[in-house]
Amino acid sequence: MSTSKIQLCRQRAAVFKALGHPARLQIVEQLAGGERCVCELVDLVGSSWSTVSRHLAVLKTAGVLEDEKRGLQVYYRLALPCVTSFTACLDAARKGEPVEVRRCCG
Amino acid sequence: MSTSKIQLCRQRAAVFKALGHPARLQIVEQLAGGERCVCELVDLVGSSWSTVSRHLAVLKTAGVLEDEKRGLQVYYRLALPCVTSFTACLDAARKGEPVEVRRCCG
DNA sequence: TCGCCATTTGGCGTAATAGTCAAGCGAGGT
DNA sequence: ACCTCGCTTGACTATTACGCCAAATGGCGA
Repeated sequence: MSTSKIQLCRQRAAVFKALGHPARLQIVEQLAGGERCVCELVDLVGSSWSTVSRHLAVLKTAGVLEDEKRGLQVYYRLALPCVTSFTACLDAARKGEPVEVRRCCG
Repeated sequence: MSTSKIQLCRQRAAVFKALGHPARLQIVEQLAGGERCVCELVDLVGSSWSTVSRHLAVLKTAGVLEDEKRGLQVYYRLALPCVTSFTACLDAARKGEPVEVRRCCG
């Protein structure tokens, strides 16, 4: 009952926490356009390999991304496409558009 | 160009980071049903007054909540209703529903 | 088998966050 | 003027997150 509600919030919070970092959002945005291997993402983010790899691990364990090893490279793709429309909604809200206009979610 | 992109991700990340805490998600969920004063939220979350107040401040500075002082009490309300539908989308995804079925966002 | 390539992981220093206690502060009532 | 109520804020400690370097892993070709 109340414990399961907290449990639910914990699971949801894990996703938000994973997304709560600029570099990780950059990665997600990039993957919205299709899967990429780690090397491409390293160029994009501009951090070291280990840092990017850690960011990817965070997103993966939160369930935001899925990975697949093909040959030498590991490819990541977006497992939660709705993140993209949610960020679009946030951008619209920041620009001051009223709620009725930005029917981005639900 | 690239700097503004990072800037944009930073602003978005601030919202996600604010939402990345179980107690704060509980608060948001409660406020989805309408505005509440702090005392009600303290009962709901089960933490101390100062803790709840800090959580509310985090959500407010991120733009997730708005507050209004009326008489002795401060009332908080949800400024980003799309958070609710996004969490619904996350729940659906966790239950394993395919993307096509859960048309929750966008 | 050896070495290279793409990626992950351990360890570490530093920075940010969470939570608590106690003090502060504004609005109203007496 | 004083007190109380509802809430916020300062100061502090403990925990957690970041980012890097260096070392390890695992797949593949020579």
